[in-house]
Order: sequence, then C-alpha cells, then structure tokens
Amino acid sequence: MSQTIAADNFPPRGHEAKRVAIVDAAMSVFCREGFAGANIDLIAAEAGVSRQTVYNHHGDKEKLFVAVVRELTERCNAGIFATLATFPDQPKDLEADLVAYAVRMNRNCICSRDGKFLRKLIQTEGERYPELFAEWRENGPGTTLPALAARFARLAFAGHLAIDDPDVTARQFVGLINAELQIEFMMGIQPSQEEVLQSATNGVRTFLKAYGARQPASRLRETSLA
Amino acid sequence: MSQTIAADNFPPRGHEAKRVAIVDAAMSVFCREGFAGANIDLIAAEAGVSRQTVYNHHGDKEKLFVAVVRELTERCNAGIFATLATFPDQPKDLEADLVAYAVRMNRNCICSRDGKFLRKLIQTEGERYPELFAEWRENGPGTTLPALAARFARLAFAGHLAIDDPDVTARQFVGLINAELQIEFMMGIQPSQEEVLQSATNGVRTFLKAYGARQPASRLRETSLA
DNA sequence: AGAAAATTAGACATCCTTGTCCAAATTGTC
DNA sequence: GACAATTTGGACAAGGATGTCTAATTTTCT
Repeated sequence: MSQTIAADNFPPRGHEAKRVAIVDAAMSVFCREGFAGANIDLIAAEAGVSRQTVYNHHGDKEKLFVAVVRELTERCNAGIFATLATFPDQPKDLEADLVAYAVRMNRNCICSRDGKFLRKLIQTEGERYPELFAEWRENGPGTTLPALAARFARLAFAGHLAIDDPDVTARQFVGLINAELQIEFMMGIQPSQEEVLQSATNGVRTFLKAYGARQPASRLRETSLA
Repeated sequence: MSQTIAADNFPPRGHEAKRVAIVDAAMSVFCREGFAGANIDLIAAEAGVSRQTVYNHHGDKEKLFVAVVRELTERCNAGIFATLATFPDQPKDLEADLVAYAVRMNRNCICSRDGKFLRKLIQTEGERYPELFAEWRENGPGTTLPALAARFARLAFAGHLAIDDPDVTARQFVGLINAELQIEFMMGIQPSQEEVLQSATNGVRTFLKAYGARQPASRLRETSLA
C-alpha cells in the first residue's frame, strides 16, 4: 500500500549501505579496542557517519556490539561452508589435495579479516556474553567440525584413510595445519601466505603419516571384492 | 646505615604482601575486563586495599599493567621450565610417559590460572603493547619450543622416534595435545581434568602413529652395533 | 518539484574514571 | 612507649564517554 513491491525490507532502503558501513567500522574498532575501549565517536568517524546516525540505526553500544557479532558469525560460517564444499572427496593426489584444502580453509575462514575479527571478539568478550557466543559455538565449530568429520569418514570409507574416530580426526587435522600459526593467532597477527602454506604442508604430511591408508588405497574397495 | 642488613630490598619490607595482593587482583580484573574496562577502584577492593595504596605502589594504571604482565610471564616461564625438566628422556612406556608429560604441561602451564591469564592478556592487549609481548614471545615460546624440540631430538637419537625437523615436531606435538581444547582456550574456559587427559591421550596416540619408531626402539642403538 | 525520511552538527546533562591531595588512623620497629 | 612509615577514606579537579535533543540540511522517492 505504501511502497511498490518492497525491494528488500519494508522501512528504509538503499542507505542500508550506511548500516553496513557502521557495522564494519564497529567491527574494526571493537576488535582493536575491546568493548569498553571502543569509542562511538570513533566508530562513527571511521564509518563516515555522524554519531547520531549510529544511534539511529542501532540504539545502543551493546546492541551495536551484538549486531557486529551476529554479522561476523554469519559471514564466517558462510565462508566455512563454502570452503567445506571444496573438500577433496575424490582425491587424485591426497597429500596435495589436502594441503590445498587446508590452505583454502585458513586463507578464507581463519586468517581472513572476518575470521581474525571474530576470533578476537570471542577471545576478548567471550566470557562476558556467554549466550551470544554460545550461538556461535553451536553454529560455528559445533556444526562445521562434524561436517568436516563426515568428509574424513567418507575418505576413510573409500579407503584413503585409516581412522578410528572421525571427530577426533577432524579436530586433530585442524590442530595440525594450524600448529605453526598459534602464536600469530594469539597475537592477532595475520600470518603470511608462506607461513600458512608451510604450516599446512607440514601438518598434512604428519596427518597422513598417522592416518594415511597403508595400501595405495585408490581402489581398495575393489581389491576387497576380488 | 639506615637499616640493619637489608632483608630483601632497601625501602619497605613485610607489606610486600600488599604489592603482591595488588598485582594478583589486577591480574584478575585486567583479564576479566580488559585494560580499558579495568577499574582501579575494583582492583583496590579486590586486593583489600585502598585506592591510594595502589597508586603508592605502582604509580599508574599502565605501569600496573606492565607489572602484571611481567609477573605473569615470569611465573609461566618458570612453570614451563620446571615441567620441561620432567620430560621423559628415558621412557619406559613411551605413550604413557608422553601422555603424562602432556597432561603436566597443560595442567601446570597452559590451563593453570596464570597460564589462562597470560594467554588472555596477550590475546586482548598484545597488539597494543608489542614491545611488552615481544619480550614474552622471546622468553616464552621462543625459548621453550626449541627446548622441547631438543628433547624430541634426543628421543629420536635414542631411537624412540623417527622425526625430520625437531622444531616442527615440537609445534605439532603441542598442537595435537591441545587439539580438543581450542574452543575452551578461545573462550577463556578452564578445561576439566578429563578433557585435558582425553585431548592429551588422543593427541599422543596420533603423534606416535606419525612419529613412532617402527622398531621396538627400546634398544635400537645396541642393535645397530650388533 | 515537493513531500517524507534520514542525516548532520552541535549543545547538553549525566555519569564514570583517573589521578592528586590531605588529615587522620594504623601499623611496625627500636 | 615513641617515632617513622604506610595506609586509609574521602574530597576533589579534570577529562572523557554515553546517550538525548533539536533545528537545519541533505537525500530519496513519487
């Protein structure tokens, strides 16, 4: 009755761009300064917006913070699942394929700007907002790790791996490919491409020493039939 | 000339206890609230001391923060080296000994109160005080990881392990035994004893699948002589 | 062009925090 | 018991931040 066909949402429209700009700026500032240290004036300035506009869009510093976390969680989960879709289910060269996958995972999800921000926010404010991050925990690692575990189970079923517990395997895979990046993660530093590749290569190599099938494995299922 | 023989330092004495109480309280508050969110009044109250006393001992919020980090770094490094001294250089049962060592490492150094606090402080304020944490990085992982690597090299030399690069091995060992505690670490939660043991057990098992010497290894050196 | 909605800049009240000062009380030492 | 050092509580100034309000301006849609 009031508007044409409703492009996206009912009340405002195009200047949704400002909303995003505010959330983006808030991300950056909250992560740099922490919740208490973050300054709304600074966020407004960094978003290229007046302070009042920040209050118009999100009513409150705390509400703004929640919006930031939700947005980050969404983006990161989307990235993780997109990357998970590229898991090598039918590997040609298992080691090379897993390394490439590990690098994608790290680059797109963990070392990305969003990944770094989400990690930092969880680290700094996780204890203060348990319900908020419980949501992340459920939709994040609680969903993606089992999904990764399922991929490993499939590889094992196809005879490429010899594993016991797929969930343990998935967690150890992540632990191994990130083994050399722990300090950077703690300090909030973005590892270089070389570091990511190096850590992934070493990690996958060790992973396969532990879990690689002893047979060439490419057609183990047929062999068992013969 | 002024005092007897000087028990420890020249100016004050016994009420050094208050200094420690203040630093302890400051640790707790800084970690809970972050630097910006930490409140000197709260620190004073938690230390059972008046605010003025806090300012008498350490002149400044920032100086107090530095004192906290130094103290934490010292304590944690002491703990790590003490634990490193218990590394199983002549293992009877390699798997059991490594698991026990991993559990000690985690319990005493990483999941301890001090370890948790230091980790949190590095995570939250590491970017803001690079020089302060550069010191930690050097004396912490920069010193302890090579020391751990040396122990693994020794195990390999004695025929208990088959490894290529001891430094990589050491980092992967740490990554594996902590693989299942990552989320707890990020959230600042203290893992339970069972979780620590579980993660260590699974981690060591995988570690040995990858790096365990193929021979029984207990007397490989003699064998090679024969 | 004209109307409605959103944005802006600035002033403003309020609250909180840091850090200082000081006089009185407490503590510890000889 | 007396003296020196330390601690205490409270008052205090200065600064900074949040969140509100308002009038003017800009943007957007029809």
